[in-house]
Amino acid sequence: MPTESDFAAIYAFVRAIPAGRVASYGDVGAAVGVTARTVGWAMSVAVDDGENPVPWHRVVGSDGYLRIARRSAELKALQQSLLEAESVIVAENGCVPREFFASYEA
DNA sequence: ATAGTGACAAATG
DNA sequence: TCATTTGCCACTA
Repeated sequence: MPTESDFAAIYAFVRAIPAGRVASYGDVGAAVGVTARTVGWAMSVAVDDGENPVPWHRVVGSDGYLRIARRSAELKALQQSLLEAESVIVAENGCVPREFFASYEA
């Protein structure tokens, strides 16, 4: 089961995602040794540290869809704004093209 | 303790 | 193509 180390790994990995790129929950999970659901959970509890904020907006579903959308339309708009601020294109249907995925993509 | 749920994903039907 | 099922890990009622 995921421990603090896993969380640290998840956050470290997400922070390592270069601006203008995104990664999927599954990819992040596979990279740090946890499941996709755990990554989603980690993101849900992640908060801005001030010094080392976790760019959770760079984490999307395996298909590039902003899964956050089904939970909160406002959060979806926020994520989209943050992504677009990094030159990441978010389609009107809420999907990010594969070309924006980091190399460890599916 | 059991059941339901969630910012997931891949496999089926 | 859409809907359902299963695996996954942790949380909440």
